[in-house]
Amino acid sequence: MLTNPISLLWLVWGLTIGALGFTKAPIALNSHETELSKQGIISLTSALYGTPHKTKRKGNTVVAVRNPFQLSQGLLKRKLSEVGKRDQLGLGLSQSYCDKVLGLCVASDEWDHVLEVLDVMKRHGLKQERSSYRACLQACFGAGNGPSAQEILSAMEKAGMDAEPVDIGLTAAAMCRNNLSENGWWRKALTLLKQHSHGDSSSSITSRNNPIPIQAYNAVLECMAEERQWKEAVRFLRLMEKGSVKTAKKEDGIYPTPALSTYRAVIESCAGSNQAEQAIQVLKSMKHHGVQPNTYVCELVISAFSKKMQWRRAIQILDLMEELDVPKTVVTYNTVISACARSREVGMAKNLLSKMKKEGMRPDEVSFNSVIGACASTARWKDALALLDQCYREPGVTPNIYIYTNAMRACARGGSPKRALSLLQVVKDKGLPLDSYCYTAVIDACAKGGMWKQALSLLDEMQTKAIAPTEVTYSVAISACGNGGQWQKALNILQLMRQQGMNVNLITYNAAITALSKASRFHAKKSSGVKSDEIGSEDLWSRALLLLGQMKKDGIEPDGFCYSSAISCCGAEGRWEEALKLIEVMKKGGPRTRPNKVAYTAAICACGRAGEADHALNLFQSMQNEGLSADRVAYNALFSAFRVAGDADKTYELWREMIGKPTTTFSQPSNSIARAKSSASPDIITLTDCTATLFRASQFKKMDKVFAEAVDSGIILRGNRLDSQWETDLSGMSIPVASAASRYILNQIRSLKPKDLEDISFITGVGTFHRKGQNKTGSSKETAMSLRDFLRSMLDTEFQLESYIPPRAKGTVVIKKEALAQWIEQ
DNA sequence: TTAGGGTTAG
Repeated sequence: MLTNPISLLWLVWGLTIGALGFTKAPIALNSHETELSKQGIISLTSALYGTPHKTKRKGNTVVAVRNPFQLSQGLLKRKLSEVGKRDQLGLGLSQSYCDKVLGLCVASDEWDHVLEVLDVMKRHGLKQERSSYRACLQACFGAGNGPSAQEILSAMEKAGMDAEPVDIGLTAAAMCRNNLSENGWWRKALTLLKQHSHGDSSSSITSRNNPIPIQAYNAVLECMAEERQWKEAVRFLRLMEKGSVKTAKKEDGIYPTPALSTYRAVIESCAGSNQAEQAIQVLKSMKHHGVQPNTYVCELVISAFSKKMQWRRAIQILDLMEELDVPKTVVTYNTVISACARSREVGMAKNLLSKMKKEGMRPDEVSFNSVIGACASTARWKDALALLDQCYREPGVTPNIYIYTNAMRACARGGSPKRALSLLQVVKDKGLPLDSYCYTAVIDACAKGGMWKQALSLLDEMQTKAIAPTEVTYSVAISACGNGGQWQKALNILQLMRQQGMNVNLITYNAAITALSKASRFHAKKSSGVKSDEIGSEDLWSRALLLLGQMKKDGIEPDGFCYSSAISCCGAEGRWEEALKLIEVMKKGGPRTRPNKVAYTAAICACGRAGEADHALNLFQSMQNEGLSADRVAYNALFSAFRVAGDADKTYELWREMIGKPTTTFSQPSNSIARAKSSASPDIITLTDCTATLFRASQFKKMDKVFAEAVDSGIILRGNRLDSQWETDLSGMSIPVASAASRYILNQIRSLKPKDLEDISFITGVGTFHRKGQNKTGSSKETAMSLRDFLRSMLDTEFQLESYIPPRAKGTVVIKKEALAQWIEQ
């Protein structure tokens, strides 16, 4: 190219121009200023010379924000050199070309270059025409440079040139683009539009036939949607609707007719602000203003209802679409299915699957995934797997990783870790892309199924496959360790997360603290009967406290779950004082932290176990003083505390308080009645602890009274099927209750014919028959009887009881006759 | 424009 003499010439001139500093504003500004000010351009140079405007405030610091519309510097340079070249060569320059370059300079805030181009234009006899301003505004819009557009508009006015509706529109739209980097710009654009729409600007030449283009209004409405200003959006839409009709009065202003996109923006802002009802209002009003709604705006309304868990309303939109003659698509149905799925309406979601088929639409992977996801959240793994099976048969549907992951989640929640694992194998066999989501689902399945080793090996497997575990993955892995009693491993994972610079959030901390509390409970059980200093103390309570401290350092306020778990940790290890302290800390916290019934009860347990019945009682009372009525569990915790302390008097009083009889220690007899009837009726555990304490204090009369009153207060013992070997626990407290509960059963059994026995098999297990250390309760209505009578009847019927257990119940009740007899003689 | 996650205390 350089062989071309013109090119050579250009090279020389270009260098000369460069040397003169064409890019660095060498032109004497002053000489231009007077001339430029006449042309109305000078205000731009002085106002905007070097002032940055695309900044955002973040706290106290101003951060520069990248403008997504920013023009490329290369383009500007090329255009500028083209102008320079033609100028130097004496070639002609058209007005439109110069306008364009001028626009680029203005839009890039290259004010030096503006002056240069103007200078060139002047030499070529070109002026700033309306087209120059228009080009500048267009370029500003393209570059998202609202401030410069604003300046150009006012320069236009200063130059005595009326801004046309298009110019106003371009300026407003350019200003709205600035909204991306700095919120609130739309307000300025709105003001500008309103000014000109209502004709309060003298320079405005908007008319009913020539309004400001609708796109400018849409731009403002879109900004409102982005900033969730739904009220403003609806208000402005109504203003537009009023001012756009032919019959509009002068004070209504001049507005363009709202378009589909206008309504879309308003519906979007309502939907985004969770204003589903408003969105439907706007949707319904469209036809009145001659705009036919499309599928998408209807889907927006559906998703708004979906977010609000209003699945019925979402379905109603389907009918409305029919009414409004809006075509439905697979996506429409998927949106509604997803609404039902979110609300856990599995049945309805399934119905919609078949409904869409009837209407000639084929469900796709998204449709199936939503329904399977709903099955997962409701732990319906059988349904999930049936749907997965359906996917295989469905034409055009191939189960993808989403679908498999949700199926695994369903298995996890349905307590079927093995099925989840085999699904993972299927995913591997099919060569689908494994990711953190599906691993998390399977690890979660292992966690819930008590398979901590498997969970950890899956975590390793992820590493070998270079799939990075997320905080959620680690969180379920911590739970897996916690459920398996592996508190140390749980804490190791927590540490690993920190080493990796990961976020440790409330849920993760909760899982870790829960791991500690589970381990401490396990530990306490194992060493029950052994004094705590005789066994190697694990100090789990102090680790729980450390974690609470760490949370605060991380700026996370522990919630009730964290604290209650920590308190339970303290309680299991005899640290009742620490438990009390934690309650005090909770009181100082926020609404999610302040102690609730559970926390108080955990603390009552902690004190109770340590024999600190007075503190337990104090907690019980201060809980109620704070407006938290004691429920059955709280009562039972206090009964247990009194049992440990051997306080038969307080036990009996508490009993009377609970069933609504007047007491001396416990106040509010009138309230207590209501309370006893509603939330705090005694159950078999209450009865067990209460009578055991009385029994040990040899207060047999009170004991019989309690039994009688238990019947009066309508204790119903809920039932469990007898499904394996049961054995009566004759030690300690269980016997008195076994007596009362079982008498009814024994009578039943005696009076029954063999064919009826299967029906009563479910009531033969009674809470006091212990199975593998777990308490199971039986179902029967109590009848009061004397303890002695009961025990005798038990001795008498021992053999019968054993032989009458129906085969289906697969169990026998073994009553140790010698132990019973020994106990009666006491 | 429609689809995927976790903790849960007495």
